[in-house]
Amino acid sequence: MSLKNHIATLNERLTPTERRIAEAVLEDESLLTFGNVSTLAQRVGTSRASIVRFATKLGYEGFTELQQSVRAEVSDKRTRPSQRVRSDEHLEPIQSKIESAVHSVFEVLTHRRLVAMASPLVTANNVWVLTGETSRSGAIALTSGLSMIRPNVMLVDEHSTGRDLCGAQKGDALVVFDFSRYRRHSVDTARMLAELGVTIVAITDSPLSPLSSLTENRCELGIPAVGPFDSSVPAVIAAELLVSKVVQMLGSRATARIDTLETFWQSTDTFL
Amino acid sequence: MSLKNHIATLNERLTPTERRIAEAVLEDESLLTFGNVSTLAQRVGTSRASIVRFATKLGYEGFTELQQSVRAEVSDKRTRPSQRVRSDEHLEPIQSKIESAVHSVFEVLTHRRLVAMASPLVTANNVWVLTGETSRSGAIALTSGLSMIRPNVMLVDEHSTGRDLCGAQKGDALVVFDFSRYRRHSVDTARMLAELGVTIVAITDSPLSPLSSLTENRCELGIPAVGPFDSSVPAVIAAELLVSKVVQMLGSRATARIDTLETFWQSTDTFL
DNA sequence: AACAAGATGTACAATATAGTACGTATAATG
DNA sequence: CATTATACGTACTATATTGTACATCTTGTT
Repeated sequence: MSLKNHIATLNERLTPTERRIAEAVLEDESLLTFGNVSTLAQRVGTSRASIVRFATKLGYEGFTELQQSVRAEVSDKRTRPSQRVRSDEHLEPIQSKIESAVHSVFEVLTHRRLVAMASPLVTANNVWVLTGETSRSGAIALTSGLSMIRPNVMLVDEHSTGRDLCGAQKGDALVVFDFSRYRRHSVDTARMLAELGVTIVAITDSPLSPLSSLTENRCELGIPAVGPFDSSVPAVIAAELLVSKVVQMLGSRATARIDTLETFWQSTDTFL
Repeated sequence: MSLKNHIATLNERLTPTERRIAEAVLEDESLLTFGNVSTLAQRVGTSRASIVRFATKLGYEGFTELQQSVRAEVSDKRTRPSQRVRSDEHLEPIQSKIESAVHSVFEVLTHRRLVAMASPLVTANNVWVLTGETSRSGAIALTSGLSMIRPNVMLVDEHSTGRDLCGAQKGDALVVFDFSRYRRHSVDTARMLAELGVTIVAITDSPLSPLSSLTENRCELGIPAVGPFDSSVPAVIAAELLVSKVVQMLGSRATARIDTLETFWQSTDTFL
């Protein structure tokens, strides 16, 4: 039975101070979840003993039990939408895993964060995109999108990193994708470029990723498993959101380039 | 500064147990918000002292201050969702478009259809993957996934189609991605291979697509727009589902190949 | 192999917190 | 007006929790 129900049941049998306590906790449940007897008493303007009596009157053993009950309630609410997927990972069907991962991408990529990650891609002279084999889809989506709205976007291949990157310098930006089992090569390369003064933008899956210590301009995505492999869907969505934010920030410069590209397609008769 | 940032900043300077602590609290933040030193220590399987040291290493006075900081963070999230939505105005329509597109992919790709599309990829001698520039992410996801579970998977580049495809013959399969503005080149190539007796698998966006007439083994996905461009998310999901179905159908042949690949990675020390 | 530095656990001290007993005030009732 | 019951606060006790000092173990280095 929930807290609200307990309070509703007693209702008129509550004493004046108990009623004030009830009002306070209903208005701000963090008084119960995070607070303690003392803080709640102070907030309501009563003694600690009254708080304890309130808890017992609701049917709990004491304040502690009341607190645990409320915490359990809110934990339930918080973990249901996205995170609960992690706990019974293997039983969960692919569909809901992907759908909740998609949802959580949008929770992670707030406007603020997206701007932080997109800004370097607007101002950089060159944009380098680095990825391992397994997260290539996201990198392709980003490279492909960015190329259509600004010049000097280069996808760096693992086997030709040296040749590709030897021109990188301060004023450039590097977007690096890397997940879960972090590629030695990607991490080392990113670290080296960071030392050269290249701005790093990292798309990874955890603050514990070795990439996370390199830059503030990063995001951590939840990556679901599809069969034996990790899904690249979150990375692709992140890439597309990033592109759309860069378009927005570039404004007419981006649209002009798109128009040019369009003319090119027209004249080469690319489409049916 | 948020907890994640603190952890990211330290990152490699964390000791093994501290890393385990970090993983635990990142996975379930209620360990911090509701828990105490003892419960967290028990959960991680370490001593209480290590928890306290972890807190101080992150820059807090002690565990208590760390806990208060995290509590403040989540209170912020809980009380401010309305404000956040407002600043994300630009993202909201994109979010719902993508989410409903994702949902519809699963409606389109029923078990039956997935099997129809996967079967040729199980039996084919060679699998060719063909795509235009704009839908490349899906093709990459498919190629990358398929390569790990079966031999002879080749991504065909537009500029080297002739060279790449000259070995194609009856008994092979071609997966072709093409959306909305259909690429003359992709369509022509697919048509030619179909005449050679290659089985076509088409991932497209409409029954009216010129590819649809070539094969029964196809699906039509709803493609949302993200900014000025079409999203590749549905294509990537389709690719991943296809791969997971092929894995299932190949059975031990797929897993054996994955194991081999794993050994290779181990011995080349690819990952950290 | 010896040593030093760091990491980790144990034990203890200090503090914070909850619960309870008791006393006082207030309101209701005969 | 006296008495009783209820409400409430204060003070105390028991417990829980944190933080720290110290000992042990591990790891890397000369």
